[in-house]
Amino acid sequence: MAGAATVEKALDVLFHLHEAGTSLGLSEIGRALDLPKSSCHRLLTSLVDREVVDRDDAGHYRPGLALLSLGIGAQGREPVVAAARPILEAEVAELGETVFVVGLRRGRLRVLEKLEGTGFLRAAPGVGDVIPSDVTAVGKLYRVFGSRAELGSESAVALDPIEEANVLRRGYGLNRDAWIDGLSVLGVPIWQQEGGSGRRLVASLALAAATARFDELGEELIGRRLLAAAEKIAGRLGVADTGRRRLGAAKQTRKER
Amino acid sequence: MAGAATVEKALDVLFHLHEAGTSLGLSEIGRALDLPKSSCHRLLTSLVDREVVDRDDAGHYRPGLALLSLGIGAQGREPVVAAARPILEAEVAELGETVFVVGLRRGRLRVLEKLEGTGFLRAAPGVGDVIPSDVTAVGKLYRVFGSRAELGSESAVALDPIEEANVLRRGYGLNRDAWIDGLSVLGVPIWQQEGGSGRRLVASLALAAATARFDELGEELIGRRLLAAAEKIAGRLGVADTGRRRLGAAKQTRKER
DNA sequence: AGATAGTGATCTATTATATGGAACAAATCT
DNA sequence: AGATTTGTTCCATATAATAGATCACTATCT
Repeated sequence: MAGAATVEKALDVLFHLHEAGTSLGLSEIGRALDLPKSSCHRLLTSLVDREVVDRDDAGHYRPGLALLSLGIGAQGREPVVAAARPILEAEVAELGETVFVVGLRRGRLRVLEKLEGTGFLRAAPGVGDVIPSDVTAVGKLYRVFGSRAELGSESAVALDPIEEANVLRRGYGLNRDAWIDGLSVLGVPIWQQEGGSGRRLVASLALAAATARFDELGEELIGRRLLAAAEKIAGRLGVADTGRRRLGAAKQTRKER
Repeated sequence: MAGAATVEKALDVLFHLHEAGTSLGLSEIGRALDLPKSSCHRLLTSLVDREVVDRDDAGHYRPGLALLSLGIGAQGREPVVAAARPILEAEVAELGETVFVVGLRRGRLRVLEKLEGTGFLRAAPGVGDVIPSDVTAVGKLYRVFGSRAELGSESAVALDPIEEANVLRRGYGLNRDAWIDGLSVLGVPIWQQEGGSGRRLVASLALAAATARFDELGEELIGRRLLAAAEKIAGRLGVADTGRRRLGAAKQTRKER
């Protein structure tokens, strides 16, 4: 709406390259995005110039390595990631399976950090990826514990009451073969203490393992360990400075009239 | 020159946020980059919309997590990284110090992958970062083994002949306290076999350690292990398909007239 | 408290900039 | 060898970015 059209086209190109997986030619990109070759070329020269897009020997385009610096930088600014990292290392060393941290950003669940297990079968989302909020363990968690309406349109369909009761009773979300067949995930909330007596769901800690291996460890053990780990992370996070202004709310009211 | 000015301004904003370290306000950014607030705001809305930039509760801007997906994706497309990863793991497990892979991109040396050691003192560049090509171990390596003129302006000053002879004799580049005081780095070349009898320097494998710890391990041991590791990586890389067209060269001639 | 200076967001006429079709040379396919 | 397809450059036209002013709001300073 009030954005810069040219910038959005450039981002279209960039994300298209990302989603393509392989490197693409100029005409190929233009055809896919309905952009004239000349426009496409102009956008790409700027992107290549900053190494946001890379051009290989054959003249094909693909996402560039400057994005890696930027991405790692963005991740490093997440306080939860810094607090969680050593705890994740300890859990992987102990349980040998993949653990990861998921946060809510713009109504979508994003993987903030991941440490792969040592097991033979490794299955988990990539760092920075968005995961669905309906069938996943952390999705359920956010629906029960998260502040309502923070989750976008996907939370429209209410969570099964029985499932909700389970989450509340156990204190963790569970997902067996629902997201990816053969994969089980258990997710626990990471709470940040706030100034007064309040607390806020800042992220979620989860463990993913092949269902067979998951049962071998046992739901009870995994749940207990993760809850303890989340507690440790919360401790390292400290208390949030509740004194900050909530500019976001004010903006919303302006927009709606 | 032939680029899209608006896109370049947007990238200016993005990189400025990256370099700032902290999250910045709208006016702050505009002042730093000499952009009117309104222009800045328009660029940022597009960037925020795609989660390339994130806006915190206070309304301040910082690099967003979508960059992490893009960056990890870009890294995953580097064949050297995939080939090197398990070898890096083995070396870190054995030596306990930080090892990393550096590649040449657009005349600059970029860290393609890194695995931190278990030692108490860890010092190394971040993944995706650019490292200087004059004083570093891998810089020397590229000056000696790399195809001339691939390294940009920085290679203008010739490498010390004695140093060059050392690199050629030993087969690796060395840097003791020259880049960062107290840090020693040893870097070896990773060669990719090409169709005929040729070989190409595709990347460099390096180990970084506090100088004291470096001497404890011994230059001779480190050099021997790394050269062997690079050999293994080269083996996993396979032979390059030399049959590809070199469009880049053709473009150059066109530009120069 | 009241005044002041700062913030981010929104609107507008003006201008500068992106646009996209055509023409080009090279390279690839048939 | 001819026919397509590729990336690149050019240029008149129309569109989209610009930058200044204004508004609503919130901290900060007497």
